[in-house]
Amino acid sequence: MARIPSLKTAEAEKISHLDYFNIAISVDCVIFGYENKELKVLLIKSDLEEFSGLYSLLGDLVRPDEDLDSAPYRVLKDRTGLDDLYLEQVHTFGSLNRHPSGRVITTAYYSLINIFHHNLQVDTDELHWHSVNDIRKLAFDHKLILDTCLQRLREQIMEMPVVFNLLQEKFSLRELQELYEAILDTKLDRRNFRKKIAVKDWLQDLNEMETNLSHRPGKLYSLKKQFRKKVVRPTVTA
Amino acid sequence: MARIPSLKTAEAEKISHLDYFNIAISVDCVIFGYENKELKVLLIKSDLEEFSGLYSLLGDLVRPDEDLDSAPYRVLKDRTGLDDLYLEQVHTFGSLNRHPSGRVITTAYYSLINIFHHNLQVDTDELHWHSVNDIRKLAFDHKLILDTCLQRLREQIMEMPVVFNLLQEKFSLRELQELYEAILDTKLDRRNFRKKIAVKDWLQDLNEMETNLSHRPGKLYSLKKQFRKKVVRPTVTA
DNA sequence: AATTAATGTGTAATAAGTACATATTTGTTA
DNA sequence: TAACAAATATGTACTTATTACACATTAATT
Repeated sequence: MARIPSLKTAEAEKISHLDYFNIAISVDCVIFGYENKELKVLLIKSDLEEFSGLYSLLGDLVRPDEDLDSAPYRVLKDRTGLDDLYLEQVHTFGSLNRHPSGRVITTAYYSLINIFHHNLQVDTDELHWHSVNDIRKLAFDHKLILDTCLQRLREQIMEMPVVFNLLQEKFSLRELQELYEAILDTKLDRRNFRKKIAVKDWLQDLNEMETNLSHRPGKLYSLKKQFRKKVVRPTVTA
Repeated sequence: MARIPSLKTAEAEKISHLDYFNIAISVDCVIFGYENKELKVLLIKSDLEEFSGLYSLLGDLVRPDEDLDSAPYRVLKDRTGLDDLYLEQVHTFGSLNRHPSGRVITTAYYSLINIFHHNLQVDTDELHWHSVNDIRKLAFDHKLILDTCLQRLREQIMEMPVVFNLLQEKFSLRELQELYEAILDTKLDRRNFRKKIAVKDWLQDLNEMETNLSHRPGKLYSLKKQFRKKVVRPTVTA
C-alpha cells in the first residue's frame, strides 16, 4: 500500500511532501448520444492554446471532498443538467506528458444519454454533439480515451442492457437494431438480431404500435423495469 | 477536459490551487503467484496502526516524474527484483475515506509471476504469499481491490495466454489444467479442457516427457514464442 | 507379472450462431 | 378502391461450439 512519504521510509523522505501532491487528478467523460442513426459524443472546444481548434472531452479536476466516482456525475450534472445517468469507469490515463499545463492523471468514464431527454440542456455555444465516426483528432490524449471507451461500450452492449439509455422509453425493434448497428459500425441480420435480443429477455412488449409511418408499423417495446436501475459501478460478484 | 483551476472559471477559483493538489495518487499491485495447486497473492503486513495485524497489497505513491503505468513496474522491481512482468491495469479506487491518513486515489494493477523464478527475491520478513481462498479481510479497501482483480483475471484467462506467467517454462497439460482450476476455483473436464486449449494454438509441443513420477508421464509443452511478449497495456484495436 | 496411478483420446447430444425468403400490414397513389 | 411501396414478422437448415462421458495405454513400483 502507498505510504504517506513524510511519515515513512528514508527513501521516501528524500522526496518532499509537496512533490507527492503535485499530481492533479481529473475525470473525463465520454458522453455518448444517438441521433439520426449515428453514435455521437459530446465535446467542447478546447480552452488551451496548445489545442486551439481542437475539441476535447468534458472533464474536471476531482475535488478533495468528493469520491472519484462522484466527480463524473458532477461534471455531467453541471454540463447537461442530468443526474440519473449510466456511467462506467473505463481506464485511467497517466502518461507524463498527456497534459501540457502540468501533471494530470485522468480517469475516464463513459456515459450514455438520450439526446432528446426533456431535461437535457447543453449549452450549445460551448458543447456540440459530434458523430463518433467523423472524429479524427482531439485535444490531449482524448482520441485514445474515446477509442478505449468505445471499445468497452462495444464489448458490453450484448452482455448488459445499457444501450437503452440512448433511446426514448418506447422503441421498435428496428430502432433498437439501428442503434446496435451504429454502435458496432456494422450491419446486422434482422432475424438473428431479434432472436438474440429475445433470448436476453430484456424487453417489455407494450402492445402498442408505431404511428405516423408511411409503411407497416412495428410493435413498440420498453426496457423491463427490473433493468432500469442506473448507476453502474462495476461491482464484484465473485 | 480538466481545467487547471487557477487559470479558469470563477467557480474554480474559489478553491485554492493547493486544495486541488491535495489528492495523492498511488498504485496497488495484486501480485498473483501459484504454488501447490493454489492461487496465491503477495501481501505485506500493513504499516498503519489502524490496520495493525492486517495485510495489504504492495503499492506506492506515483512519482511526479513517472508514467502512471510505470509505477507498478517500479513497485514490483523494488519488491521482487523482477522487471519483465505481465501487468494489467484494472480499476481506479477513489472513495473519500479509503485511506485513513489522507486522500489517496489508487489505481489497481494485477500481475502474474512465477513464484519459483530464479531471480525472485521476496524479503520473507516482510512479504508473504497467501492463498487467495483464505483471505477474508485486508487493510484499506484491499479486499475489494483483490476481488476486482481476481474477477478480471478470471475473465481473461480463456481469452488471452496470460496464465503462463505463473508457471515454469515447461509444463504438462495436467499442470496447466490444475492452474486453471485453481484460478477459477472449479473442476474442469480433462478432455474438454484439452480441446479448448488445443483450439487456441498457444502451446508448443516440446517432444519431452515429465520425469520422476510414479505413474505415466505426460508430454511437456511451453507457450509459443510469439505469445511471450510481456507488457500488456490494454490497447485499442478499434 | 501384477498393480497403481496417471495420461491420451473420440463421439454423441445439445446449444448457439449464421445465412437466408416469404407472407403480411399499413399508408399512399393512381 | 385497387395496386403499389415499404416496411414488419417470422422459421428452418446448416455450421460451429459446448458438454457429458469411458476405455485403452504407459511408466514406475511391488
